[in-house]
Amino acid sequence: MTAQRRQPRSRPETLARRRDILDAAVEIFGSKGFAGGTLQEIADQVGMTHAGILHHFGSKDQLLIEVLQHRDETDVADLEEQHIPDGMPLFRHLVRTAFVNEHRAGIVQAYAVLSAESVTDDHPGRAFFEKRYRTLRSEVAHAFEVVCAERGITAPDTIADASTSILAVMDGLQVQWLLDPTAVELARASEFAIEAIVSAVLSPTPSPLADGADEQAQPSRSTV
Amino acid sequence: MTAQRRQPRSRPETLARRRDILDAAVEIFGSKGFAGGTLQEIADQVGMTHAGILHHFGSKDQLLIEVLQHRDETDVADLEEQHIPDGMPLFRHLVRTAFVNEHRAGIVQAYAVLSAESVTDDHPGRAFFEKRYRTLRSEVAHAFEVVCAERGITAPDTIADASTSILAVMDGLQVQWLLDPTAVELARASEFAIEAIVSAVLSPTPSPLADGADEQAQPSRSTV
DNA sequence: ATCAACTTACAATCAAGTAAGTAACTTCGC
DNA sequence: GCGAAGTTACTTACTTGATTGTAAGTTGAT
Repeated sequence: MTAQRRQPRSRPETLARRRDILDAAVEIFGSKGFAGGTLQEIADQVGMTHAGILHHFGSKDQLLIEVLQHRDETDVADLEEQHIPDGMPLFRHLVRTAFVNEHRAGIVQAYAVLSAESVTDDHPGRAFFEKRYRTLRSEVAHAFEVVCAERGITAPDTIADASTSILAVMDGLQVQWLLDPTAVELARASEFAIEAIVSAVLSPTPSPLADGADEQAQPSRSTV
Repeated sequence: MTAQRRQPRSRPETLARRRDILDAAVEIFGSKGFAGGTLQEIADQVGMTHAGILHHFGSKDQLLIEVLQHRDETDVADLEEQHIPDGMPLFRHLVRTAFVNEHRAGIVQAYAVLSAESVTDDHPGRAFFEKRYRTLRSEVAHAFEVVCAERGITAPDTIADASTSILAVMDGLQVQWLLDPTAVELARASEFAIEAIVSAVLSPTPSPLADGADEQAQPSRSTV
């Protein structure tokens, strides 16, 4: 463990170099995964040796952590400018994000690959993604609370399920889209699903699955 | 031209051994990913050397392919017994699958990790997952067509989006659930989301996002 | 005796990380 | 403002260890 007290990262060239490395790492980890990508490949892309990368980041694990933090910071800075929208605008923001993402396959792939990989044993990105989803879920849940309050609706379980589900569809659609972009309309499907889920929270309908035993009789049913 | 050379795969012990290896491989690839898991680890779990595994499967890539095929076959055999349900029962079947999955974290993790990893360059599982999603999407779409036909609804785009979305939520929920099982109610959320999407197809409502002028009018300098 | 199912032994890479050196740039005493 | 001293940003070279795959030999069953 290296002593962390250093003078603040001063040189602007150095910071630029670090950013180059982080960008290259996003690309490599995105296209090969964390376990599959190598420091050599990242180094090649920025024109240095793999030891040079370790000079800047100390280890491959640390590099991944900083990649994730960096991307998160720049995304938040770019898209949300200081404050996150809330209530209905938050949902519109998510839909807009899906449209933007349709033109950013590289970053989408990095998140898709790394988030799923992070559930593996001792993955260095795990803590990041756990926290990320926790934060996102509560932001979406808060938006739901706002719009529900406006309409006098109270349904904590529904809000919790709807919040996770919205994030889940967006992620799941990305994977299918990456596998076959011609078969999946990422943005349109995201919009459809988000609207469906928001509608289900705001104007709950009787479960379409609950009624009439069709040809297949089933033992017991669980209703909401 | 059926090359039925003498006992292609006959010995029962050998088949059992191959199954053991496949089971061990699911566990290792599920917990470490394909790139991160090693033949050595799989070999240890079945009590042989890594060369023994290569004797049976030829290469690591081939092992993965057979793992995926094998799991798919046994899943289909177990759960669907000869014929896939259709129409509304298909959606009920998907919800039931989510409930079952809540008790099969190992297999859920294997699919979640490997499907996302398969979008990486030259991944040996890519063809499998492309085909799998294509098949699943068209099965779900067909179920939608059946229930829509019963009700005189026609909406091809909506059906396409809804079909991908249903598979997407299920997958996305699994990732979040694997990351934090205490924060996500996998089965309940899956049921909620599937019902929401089915409802949206059967009784489309005006988009809750479309109208403007909520309390939070956002500044017009929005970046698109 | 033959063949399948292994094992041991080895080949060939390849990866992450370390150590030590070097050139350029900063800092600072004066 | 200038040279020494230190620091930074690397490189080269190496260590350590792992990993897939191959080849050849061994054993037990048919």
